[in-house]
Amino acid sequence: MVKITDVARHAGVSASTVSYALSGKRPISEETRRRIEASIRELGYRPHAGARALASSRSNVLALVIPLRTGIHVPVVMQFAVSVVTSARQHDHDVLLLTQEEGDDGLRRVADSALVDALIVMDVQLHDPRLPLLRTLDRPSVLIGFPAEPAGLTCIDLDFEAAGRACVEHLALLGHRCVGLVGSPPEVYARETGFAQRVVRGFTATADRHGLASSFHPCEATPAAARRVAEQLLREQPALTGVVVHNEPVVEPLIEAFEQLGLRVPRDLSITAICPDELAEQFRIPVTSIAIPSAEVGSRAVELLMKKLDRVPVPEATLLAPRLTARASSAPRPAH
Amino acid sequence: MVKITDVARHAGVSASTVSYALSGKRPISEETRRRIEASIRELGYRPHAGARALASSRSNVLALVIPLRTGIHVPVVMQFAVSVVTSARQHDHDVLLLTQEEGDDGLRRVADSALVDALIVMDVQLHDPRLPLLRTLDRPSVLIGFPAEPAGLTCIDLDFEAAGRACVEHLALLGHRCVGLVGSPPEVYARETGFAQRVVRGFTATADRHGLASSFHPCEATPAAARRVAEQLLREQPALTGVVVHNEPVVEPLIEAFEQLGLRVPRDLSITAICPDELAEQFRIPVTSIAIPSAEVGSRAVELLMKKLDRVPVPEATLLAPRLTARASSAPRPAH
DNA sequence: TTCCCCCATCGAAGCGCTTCGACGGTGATC
DNA sequence: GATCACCGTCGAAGCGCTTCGATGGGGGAA
Repeated sequence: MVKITDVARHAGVSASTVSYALSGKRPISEETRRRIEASIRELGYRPHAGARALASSRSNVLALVIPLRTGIHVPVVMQFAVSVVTSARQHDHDVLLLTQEEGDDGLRRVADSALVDALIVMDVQLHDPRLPLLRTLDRPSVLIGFPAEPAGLTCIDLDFEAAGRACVEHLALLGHRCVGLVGSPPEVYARETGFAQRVVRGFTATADRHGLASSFHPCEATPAAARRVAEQLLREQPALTGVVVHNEPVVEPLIEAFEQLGLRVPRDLSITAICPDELAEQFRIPVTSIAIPSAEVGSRAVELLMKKLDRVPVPEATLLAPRLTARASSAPRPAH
Repeated sequence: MVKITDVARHAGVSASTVSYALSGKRPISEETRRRIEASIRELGYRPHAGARALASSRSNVLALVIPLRTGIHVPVVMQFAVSVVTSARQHDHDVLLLTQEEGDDGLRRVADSALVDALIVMDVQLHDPRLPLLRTLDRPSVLIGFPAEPAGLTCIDLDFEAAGRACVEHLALLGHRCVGLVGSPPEVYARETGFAQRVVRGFTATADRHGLASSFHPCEATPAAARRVAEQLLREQPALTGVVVHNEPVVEPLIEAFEQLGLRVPRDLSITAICPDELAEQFRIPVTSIAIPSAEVGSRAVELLMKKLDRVPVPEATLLAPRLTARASSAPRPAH
């Protein structure tokens, strides 16, 4: 293994000079820097991560806690993770993957052992049991999603309430008067996952405000469940002409089901989804949707964390504004 | 921060004794060990990861390189990652997440900086550009998937060739004489991903051996593509009664398409898939399938790596035998 | 010319842990 | 009763890096 003293000797300087050249924490003359850089390249030097962490009390590693819960859409989680890794690398950090298996202990372990400098926690619940721990931990953290009581924490997410609102407003603008929301699987609401409930709130409040008839149905992530919900919706609201879907795997089956029940999309029925853009585009009928900006959430989360590590104050709440893209699945209300 | 000397003082022993009590590398009397453990708990001591890595030249971190390629089924990758993390924790290791963005440099960086002790590389291609690097790296690695030339590397995967074989044999046993393979998206074959090609080989060879008429069609992961392939299959092979699908998102649309073309599953047409069990079970018609044992591949990969770290010799190739579960989608060939 | 200051660099200390060799005490062996 | 071996513990060195204070030399101001 080639170490910093080897580089120093090769470049004819002291080890500390090499260190300063690398970190930029003290000025180094142009010429010396160039010599050092040449030596580093020539010898293939890489600073020893452990030694560096020990001496600087910075590991340059972030923890990413990913959810294993059922009912969440895995590709979105993955996109998000990838975006975190990419952004972290741009800030010269690596990412340690943590699952919930260990529970609080896992977080405490990596934080207390100085394995990581900071944490990103995904899939936060309204009354998340990890919150007290995160508040007391001496390492900064950023939550993806909002708990019921976010004070003292840094949170970021798509503004799901605004997303629910935007869907309804889109439909209202098209003249629809009777709308339904097909939601995530029941267990997602049962465990009080903030984002799912916020969509419901935004949806319902906005429908009320516009004087629309509305209803809400959780839905398992299977085609069979989609069919059942479709039938139920039409039974309960025969005048239904607009549907909002917040459940990725169910969008296509739902459209199928409605068409088999004799409704054409978008002629008789308009569909709006909250789902990743790539997905919305590749359905048989491209679906009007609010994107889930996983990549942006990921990189923003990392940036927040970097600021916190630099002791730069950051806002406690960051809500990303929803962006609705109109596609083929929504149209003006049919003149009955 | 509480350090090992604090624990030592509190327990009335020397720091090295605490270290040995923790690592078990030298015998410590029962009573001393108990006192030390009590002190550790009382003080809330956690060894500093960096210091430990520096002194022991072991970071207890594994790198997991995940693919970002298109056409792969994300939930499988995720399951696999989770299984790696879980198994790694059972061996007292953590997992660092790496994407391909950095290419070889990323691997070299984490290996040379001693950030990780070993690497797990997913989604290996037949002529993977990373292979030379992995061979020269002084850290052990395990590949998920087999390159064309696996000598000198440790590889593990489901035996996809046997999986293709097993599907055909299942259909042959049921009396089918004309079978088709609906494969992964074309780009997967274009980049010479080993596992996809192996399925084709197993499928084709076995069909030939049994004297079955057979054909193979790559297929994009969209319902529309599924429909096109279904029509094409029936056009080319009007006598078709058995289909093998190696493309998760397309299974359900394909069944829909066949039924719309007037074929009932399994009465007129038997379907066999290579996909995760949970998926196979939740289709409208539960599908006979060969499971993708992501969890087992993950934990076995970690175990191989641990052995290599302990300098225990391991086999170069580990092929997991396929396990076929018969479900409602396959039945004896209809008496025409 | 003299003094001062600042820039670039050096040397040493120390980060918290592991590990090696050493050592005292106990029990078994003759 | 002396010897030996071994068990349990200690002290010190060292892992590779960062960082702090110190230092020398060059340039500008007076």
